[in-house]
Amino acid sequence: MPSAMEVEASSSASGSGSNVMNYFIGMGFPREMVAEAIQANGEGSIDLILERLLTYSAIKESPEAQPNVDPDPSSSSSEYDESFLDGFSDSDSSENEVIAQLARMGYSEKDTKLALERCGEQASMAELADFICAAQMAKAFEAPEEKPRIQHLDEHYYTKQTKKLKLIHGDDEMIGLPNPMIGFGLPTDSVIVTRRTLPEAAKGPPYFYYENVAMAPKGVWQTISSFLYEVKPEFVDSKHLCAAARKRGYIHNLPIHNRSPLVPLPPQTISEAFPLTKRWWPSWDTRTKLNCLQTVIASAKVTDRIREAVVGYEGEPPLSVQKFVLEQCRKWNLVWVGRNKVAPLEPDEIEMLLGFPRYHTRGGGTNRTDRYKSLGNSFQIDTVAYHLSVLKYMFPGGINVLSLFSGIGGAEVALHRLGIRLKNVVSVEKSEVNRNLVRSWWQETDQDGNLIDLEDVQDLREDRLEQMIKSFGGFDLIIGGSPCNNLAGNNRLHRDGLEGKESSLFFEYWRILDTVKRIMKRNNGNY
DNA sequence: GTGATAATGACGGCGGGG
DNA sequence: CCCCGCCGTCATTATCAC
Repeated sequence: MPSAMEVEASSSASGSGSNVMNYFIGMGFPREMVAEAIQANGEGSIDLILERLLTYSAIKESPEAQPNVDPDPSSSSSEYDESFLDGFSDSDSSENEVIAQLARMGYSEKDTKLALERCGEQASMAELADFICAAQMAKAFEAPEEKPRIQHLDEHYYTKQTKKLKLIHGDDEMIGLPNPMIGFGLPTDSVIVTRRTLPEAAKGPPYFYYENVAMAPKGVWQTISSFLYEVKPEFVDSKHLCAAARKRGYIHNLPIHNRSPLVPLPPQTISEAFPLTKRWWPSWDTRTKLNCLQTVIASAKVTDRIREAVVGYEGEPPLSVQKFVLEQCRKWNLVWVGRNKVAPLEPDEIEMLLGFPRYHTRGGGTNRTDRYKSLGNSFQIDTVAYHLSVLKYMFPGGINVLSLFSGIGGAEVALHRLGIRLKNVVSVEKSEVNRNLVRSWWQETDQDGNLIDLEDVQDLREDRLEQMIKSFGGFDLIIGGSPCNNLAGNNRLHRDGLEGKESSLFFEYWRILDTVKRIMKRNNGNY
């Protein structure tokens, strides 16, 4: 099943003009400029092309602006740190000037006025342009005269999808897992859910986003859902967005229309992620995706046993040997790195698969064991960012975030990679090493906001929350994944469910969320 | 003390067959 | 409808090397 974007990109890759090219020309960009941008970025990266075109347009119209805009896409895409548009903020322009300038960039007065209405008078040119582009992209995909691309559905599709599993135990409240595990839909799907009705008590402010393992013991997700205002979890396996599986449930009250993925898309297969393994990969190992990245890796004994099992065969080993090797490779996420040689992934490689900057967890007081553990407990950035992407257009000026169980800062990294400005981030994390990692990242990425890190969620009482809310003007997002170790299937000894020693901290997430909701409702937006 | 190493199953979803 | 085999799982802990 081809994705909307793949169809878009591949349907007429040759000839005088591709669909991608016609699409952008239709938006008013000069043909030569579009051709150059596509050549530089490839047809697959719609957003990158758009960014580049906007950069060109802005430079052309205001040549005095921004000598530090980097015209080299290779360096920009590898850093994914700063938006091309960050420099173009002239908030003191009058409305007419804004309309005129955006008109020169090809935007209609109507679209600009709508953007001003939604983003506010003080919004920068970059924010306005961003908003209009998002609207145009959405409109283009919705336009009926275009060949059918994204089919918009409501949540009944979702519940229907899971209903077949509901009756297994005769329990009507049973929460089933969708198959395939794609939540409300993926960036590459042509059929996605764009409408749902949230329970009244679940609606923001603030927005909240809660994460935990999908395969929790029975009843756990029902309990979590009942505390989080009866919002149904969105189950997503990250294997649909990157090269590694990660089955997780996400309960959130975010809008689900106009989501957009991080670009460039990460490697989608093992061989794309690790090209050097292709040479040694046996044809009978048919894996294309890795299993879940966990907190520990295989011992050297395991890889040696596999070497002993396959060494000495000229052609393919017997089926019984293949079965044993494949079983171990799947269990321990091993890759082929030489003749008869398999190996577990390096921490750097896991950082990449999860969407973190290289060396994000390296140094600063960590060791190898720490890195594997922290990474194994983290978000998959592309997956979470896809869900959070709707915040970009709702909060052009940035957001205040309360990040609970922050770990190595997956939430912060996801928001930053989306280009969302982080105004105030209160980050609560037990591990001092992890707090230091997030602090280092914060400084490395030249954040202009304010990072406050705390140690224990249990110390975050109402008075403290009230004080921070008064100071910041409220939280826009409360995000976090509480400890899963008492829920995870890998735990031999203490898989005790939500009441487990660590996993019961879920109730702290709920307490803090509920307290913030109450305070913000009481203050009613006045601070 | 610190960091690396290696051994330690149960549980539930899924699919195929009766 | 049930049964059964297959598959995968954000882990814990004792022990070792230094």
